Amino acid sequence: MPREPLSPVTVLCLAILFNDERTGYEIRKQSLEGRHRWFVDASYGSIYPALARLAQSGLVTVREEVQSGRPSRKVYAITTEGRAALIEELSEPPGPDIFRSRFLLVSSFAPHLPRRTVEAAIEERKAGLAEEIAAIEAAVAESECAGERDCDALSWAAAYGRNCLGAHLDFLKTHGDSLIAMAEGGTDASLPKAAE
Amino acid sequence: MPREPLSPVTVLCLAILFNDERTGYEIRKQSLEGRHRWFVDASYGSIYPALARLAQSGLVTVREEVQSGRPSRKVYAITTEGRAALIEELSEPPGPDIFRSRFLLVSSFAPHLPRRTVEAAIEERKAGLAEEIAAIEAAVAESECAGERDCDALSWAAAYGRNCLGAHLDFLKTHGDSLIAMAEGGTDASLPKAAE
DNA sequence: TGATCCATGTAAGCCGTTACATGATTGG
DNA sequence: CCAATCATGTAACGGCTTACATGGATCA
Repeated sequence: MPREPLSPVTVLCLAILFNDERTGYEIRKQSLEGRHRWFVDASYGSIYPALARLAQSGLVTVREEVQSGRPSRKVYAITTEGRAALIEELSEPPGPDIFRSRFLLVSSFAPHLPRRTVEAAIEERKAGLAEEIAAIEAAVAESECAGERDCDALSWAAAYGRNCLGAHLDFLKTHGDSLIAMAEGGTDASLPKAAE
Repeated sequence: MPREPLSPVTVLCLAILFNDERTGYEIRKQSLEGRHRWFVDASYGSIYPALARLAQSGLVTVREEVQSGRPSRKVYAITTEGRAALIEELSEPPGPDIFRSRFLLVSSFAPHLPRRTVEAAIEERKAGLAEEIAAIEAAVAESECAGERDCDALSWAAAYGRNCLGAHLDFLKTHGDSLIAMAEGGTDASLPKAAE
């Protein structure tokens, strides 16, 4: 029988567990950094239940490690069926990537917004992009792979991310000023020192 | 008193109504095409209630047009307060753009996936990107703006989109093959004609 | 001493989608 | 004649976030 489709968070858990065993806490952390940021960023409220469901359906196993002092941790490990389920799931057509940009909405309203607002939005965006690119570099530097092929694939995905984020950043660096010029307040370069 | 933050769909409605009056049906359509695709794509189930709430809070007005044959349409128009609320909302820091890519997850698992799957994913992605870029061109060509500034801002946002999507597409065109080479099945260019 | 890290989990709620219900008109 | 377009809306459901509950250890 064909497996029913897995929820995004479930897929994330299996993907992270594919190479190493992890606790829910660790999965959450890893979902924010490195290569998994591009998928979903999940919170505890979705990860823990997902892990419990996975364990019940036999796609992962649990081992409870009692620790002195610290709360005991539940270490999850993927099973053969889990690996199969993930591969099966990833073999489905991935569907379109999703890009949601409030910044782009703001930018198209630049003529109706104060200059300061537009400037701030662009600066924030530039800073965010630079940070994300740095995070990719860092993730690549410290990533450990199971095999050479895996490592290559990881590098590929990282290069993809770097490339595309770089394009965003370049555009802002090159054309940011022209958007600011469209903002309320006009083309003039000097700020009229408006009171707050 | 400070206005409570508006939900994304609400912002979308106000943004679309900013220049023209529209029905819920038309708003839905416009949310899919042109410049609003980058924000949210909302379904009737969220648009109609949002519009009703907006009307109740006085940010838009409704006018019911009874039509012969067709069901009567409710035409919404933004009010001065609505405009102010939108501007106020857009003046808040926009927060980070969101990029969610299942494709990137698939790509990082390329060594564990059949060659065909990886090829198909890349082709699908390329086709999707080309389509989106074409949609931007089309939207720019037929867009009507209230003023010159508005038109410039719209063009700016379109150029941003074109630029970034173009970067994705270029990367796939240039490096797609190297990912395929990492897939299960090896580096060899000829397919061994495996049975389905 | 107070924040942060480790570590798990639940409950309520939000925001949105999908599917349903209805129905005339126009175009292929 | 069938599909798509126009046109509005509701109800159920889903999936994820936020906030809550708990608590020792470590670091500044």
